This record gives sequence, C-alpha cells and structure tokens, in this order.
Amino acid sequence: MTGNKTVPTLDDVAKTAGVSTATVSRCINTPERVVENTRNRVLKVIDQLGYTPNFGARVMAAKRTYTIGAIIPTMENAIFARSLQAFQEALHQKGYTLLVASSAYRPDVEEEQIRALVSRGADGLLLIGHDRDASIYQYLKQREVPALIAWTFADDAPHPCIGFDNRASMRALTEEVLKRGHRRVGIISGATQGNDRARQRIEGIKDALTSNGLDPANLNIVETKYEIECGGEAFEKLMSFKKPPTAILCGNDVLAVGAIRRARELGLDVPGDVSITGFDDIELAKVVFPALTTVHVPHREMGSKAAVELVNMVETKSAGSSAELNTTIQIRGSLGHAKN
Amino acid sequence: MTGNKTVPTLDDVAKTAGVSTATVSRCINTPERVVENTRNRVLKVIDQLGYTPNFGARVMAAKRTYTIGAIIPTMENAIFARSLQAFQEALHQKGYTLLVASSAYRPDVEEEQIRALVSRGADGLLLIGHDRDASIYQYLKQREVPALIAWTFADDAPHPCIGFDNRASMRALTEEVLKRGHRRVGIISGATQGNDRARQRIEGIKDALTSNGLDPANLNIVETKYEIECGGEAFEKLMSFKKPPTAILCGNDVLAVGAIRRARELGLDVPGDVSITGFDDIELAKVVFPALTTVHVPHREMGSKAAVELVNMVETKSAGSSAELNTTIQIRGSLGHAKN
DNA sequence: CTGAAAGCGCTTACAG
DNA sequence: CTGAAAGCGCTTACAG
Repeated sequence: MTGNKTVPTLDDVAKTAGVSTATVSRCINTPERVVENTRNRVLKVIDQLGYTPNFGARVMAAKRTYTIGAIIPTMENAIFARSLQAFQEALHQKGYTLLVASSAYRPDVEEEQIRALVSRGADGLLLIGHDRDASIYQYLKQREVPALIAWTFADDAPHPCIGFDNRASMRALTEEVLKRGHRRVGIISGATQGNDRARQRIEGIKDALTSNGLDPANLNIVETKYEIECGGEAFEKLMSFKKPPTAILCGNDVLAVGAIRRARELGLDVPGDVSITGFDDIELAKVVFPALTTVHVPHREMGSKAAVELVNMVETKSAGSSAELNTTIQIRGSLGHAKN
Repeated sequence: MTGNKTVPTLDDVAKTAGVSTATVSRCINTPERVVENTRNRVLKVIDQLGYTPNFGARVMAAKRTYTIGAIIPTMENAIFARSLQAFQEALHQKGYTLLVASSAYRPDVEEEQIRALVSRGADGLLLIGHDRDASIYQYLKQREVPALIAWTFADDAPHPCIGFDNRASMRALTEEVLKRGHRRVGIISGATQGNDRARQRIEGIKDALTSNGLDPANLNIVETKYEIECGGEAFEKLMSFKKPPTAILCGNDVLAVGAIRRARELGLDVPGDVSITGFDDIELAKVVFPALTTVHVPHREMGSKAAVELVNMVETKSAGSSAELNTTIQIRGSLGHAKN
C-alpha cells in the first residue's frame, strides 16, 4: 500500500522487464529499432505499471518540449478562437500541446509573453501579424525558437506567414461598397500602431477609393480599441459630422457590431440610413441584425495549416514556408445602396 | 562570434560571478537568503549574460512546472473565452503559464487531454463540471495533480469547485418566464450525458414548473449539440408540434441565438409568437435581435478566482476550498408575455 | 539489436 | 551566508 502511489520511472520499467533503460527509451521513441520480441515485453510492462515518461526529464535530455506557444491579441471575443481551436487540434494530432497567452493588443505585454513562453520551453511560436520590435525577432533567433506569423501575408516577410492579404481583401470589400453608390465613406479602425493588419486594411480602402477616382484624403478615420462598445462610440462620432458618411467600413466585426447596435439605439436604419461592414466573419456577423457584410476569413484552415507548418519547422529545423489563403466577400443585409 | 549564440547556463553565471551554482540558484529563487552584496553582483551577471533558467532542468530538479492546464469543452464560441482569459491573466500574474486543450464536449477526448496535460507536467488542472469517470479522478490522485472544477457548484462535491448553482439559476429564470403567463414551455438542451450542468439546468426548470403547479412531465425537451445551427433545428422541431410552446428555454446562449435566428427565418416574431431565453450571457446575447433574456454568469470573476485558488492548492498542497458565485437574471427583449 | 554510461541544467539538503 | 555534491529521469552517441 505504500510504494503504490509512487509514479513509476523508466528505471522501474527497465528492471521489471529485465532490459536496460536505453531499450525502454527506444521502445517509446524509436520502436523500429527494437526487435519485436523485446519490444512487446517492454510495452506490456509499461502498460502494467502505467508508466508515462517524466516530462521534465524528457525535455532536458531531448532538448525538446513538444509544446508550441501561441500569443494572440485576445481570447475575449471569437476573432481568434476558431483559428486557435483548429490550431490546437492539429497540434494535438501531431503530439504537441498548446501553450497560450494573450497580449490584449499591447506590444509590451506581447513581448513579455513571448519571453515567458520561450523560457517555458516552447519549441515554436505562433504570432499574429508581423509588426513588432526587431529586438524580439533577434531574441527568438538567439534562442533558436522558430516563429510563424498568422493572420497576414506578405511575400517579402522575414518570417514565414500563413495568412491572407489584408489590404487586397479590404479593397475588394470597399469596391462592393463603392459599387452601390457610396461616396462619403467613414472608417472605424482598431489602433494602427504596432498592428500591420489594421494599417493594411485602411490602405486597402484607400486603394479602392483612388482607383474609383475618389480622394482618400477626405476619409474620416476613427481609431479605437477592438471592443463592441468602442465601435458604438466611434460610430456616433462619425455620424455626428455635418456630412456624415453613408457607409462605414469597420476594421473588424466586433467594431461593426458595436456600430450596428449603436445605430439602432440612435434610431438610425441600417442600411437605409447608413451601411456598415466588418472584417473576419465571426459568428457575431451572422447573428447581428441586419446581418453583417464582411470579409470572410478561413479561420480553421489558417489555424490547422499554421500548426502543420510550425511543427514542420520545429522538426526539420527549416526556415519554413509561407502560404497565402483566400478570403471572400460576404454580402449581407448591412450593406445597401447609398440613398441620396 | 561563435560562443555568442550559445544560451548561457547557471554554470556560466556562477563562473563569471565567482560564486557557486547554488548561490546563483538562490539569487533567483530565494533572494532573501543571499546577502545583498553577492546578490547584486550575481544579478548583474545574469542580466549581462541574458540568462534565463532552462525550463526542463528546473522542472526536473524542482518537480514543478509552473504550468497549469485547462481543458474546456470548446474554444469555438465565446462561452468559455472570457473566463479563460481572466484565468490566464491571473495565472500569469502569479508566474504560471496556461496550457490549454479542448474536448469538444466529448468525455473520451477530455480524458485523453487530461492525460496529455498531466504527463506534460501540469502542476494543476482546471476542469469544467464534475461529471466524469471515477477512473480519471483516481488517476489525478495517483499523480498527485490537484484539480479544480469550474462552472458548477455543489457543497458535497469531492473536488473543490468555483462556480454557481446551475439548477437554482435556471429555476430563477424559469420563474420569470412563468410569471409572464407561459404554460407551454419547451427546452432545447445540450447533451445531458456526461454534462451535469446541462442536467442541472433542466432540473431547475422542472423545479419552477412544479412549484407553480405545472407538471414537468409535459415538458418537451430536445437535446442537441451546443451549436447555433443545432439550436435552430431544435427550435423548428419544437415549433412543429400541434401545440407548440409559447416559451422556449435554451441550455445556453448559443442554442438560444440559433433559435432566434431560425424564428426570423420562419417568419415567427420573438417574443410575439414565442419567447426564447438563454444561459451564460455571452456577447452574442446582447447583439442578437431581439436581445436575449438570459442568466448572467460572472465569467471573469470565476476565471480569476479559479486561478488564485488553483495556484494556492498547488503551492500549499492543500485540498482547496470551493466558492459559490452569484448569477443574475438578465431580462431583455426575447422574453414577453404569453399571448394565448 | 542492446547495454553501460555520460550528460542535460537545474535545486536542495547537508555541512561548515 | 555560501559551497560541494548528489540527484532529478530521461536520451543518445559509442561500443559491442
């Protein structure tokens, strides 16, 4: 009744199976290098004793943790959730576990989290967007921790990325808006500082305006935090202008949903009085009324591809390769024709 | 230019500071046991060399990983997100990192994940609900991994839990529904098997019916997966009865939102034709139209309290104590009077 | 195919 | 207050 509660070690297995610890280790890690006979015997003992390798020891000896870290801007809303779920599932399938932290969209917090996960032994890191201090990339390089960037794509990125073209996507959405006669366009953007995705999306809007003969200089842009309430406030601000926009493009669905809600509170009809669009196509987009016109992002695909590629980078110690995913424009009730 | 890329070890620090590794270790872990003078010298060297303790070695020597695992049913929607975010933040503040996995509401997957996180060295585990195989609790006990249950509360639970009374909460909500004249009530529940929360919520509804002189036996219950689409299908099924319910109580907001959406598609007015309620009060609840009457759960409070208590259990090796949190009923547009 | 043994980088009684 | 040294439980060249 006493030795009963002790967790069995490799040594225990080796002794009761009558082999060396090396052999037991091989049975677990490279079974093909052990003859079937011994292997079966060892595996039976492992099963009998309920042996599981000690994580710390394994990490130290193998210099690998089979752990991947992900730092996302937020877990609060669904923006990154679906992707992260797919990422975790794919990781699990490859025998890796996910370590998560969130940065609250703050560069300083993100840096702290990166260091925390690395020192905790993450074999690789998933990061969102590539806009961050050079010193961080240097640190990652020094520690030899491969990093993969998601949620954005750029040919010339110094790090591999699995994502989509934020600028082109937003441009395509804006074209749809302009096609419906809108000429006074407002923007509600998340903070652009340290957020290349937010900036790219704004650039995309400007691209579309320019190619339609409009002057991007007249654009009204309100920057705010990615929160529903903030979207509402920004909306109110834009609508308080003497010549309010007839269409408001939001940096993501969360902001757009806040805008729609505030519109209702103010007695404004969407899209009758003002059209509103989002970006991401999270669950909220389909649930809000009117349903949100937005850019559909392949969340799950991005998550699982990122997992596969990152594990590949870790295991082959290769630089990794990028992949561009497609987005599609989802036209729903919140976008209508400019009345005028 | 060569030794440059090597990650410094404790030994390196000890040598260049002219002390033993024990002293360096103390400077990091129990600084008060080192005189200020030596300590300062050592800390300076640590800083200079950019030393960070090797995780694996530390884990093995200290038999602690400073890592807490959490297994939640899903990350896809926002149900657990806010709580998990608060949990992670509180953990981070205490110097712990969060390991996450999701079970997709499947007991077998959950068990696999529990074993994965434990063998990965989680110092403690956060689990949702207490309904699971006894062998799992036995395993946890054998491995001496403390577990804390969230999202539910029971005085007599064998494990400490930080949560709320699902049954009483749902009963209180149901009272509000009955108060508005509803007599034919339908239920859309998540799968009850292996989910004590789902069962408790149904019991709560029955409690309210009984105490109002209604027979719970007449209740129409549809069980389905916790997904928006499924909520819609279950709704349609309930409304296809010859005597459809005038109020439908859903096991959570996700199901309720699906029901509301389907109602609109079917041309039914909510709450004019049928009232719909949810549970959890996630963001969706306020965004859907009409806004959802639901049970408000203190997500963030639950997450952070769970973190504090779990860390406490890990560090003091105590059994841990439970805490019951309060829920409140949020009356919003989706609940109206029975027309009859 | 298998074993003996070094080594991974820390922490922690035990002395002094 | 500080140091010498054992030990944590694995993996992996190196032999044979």
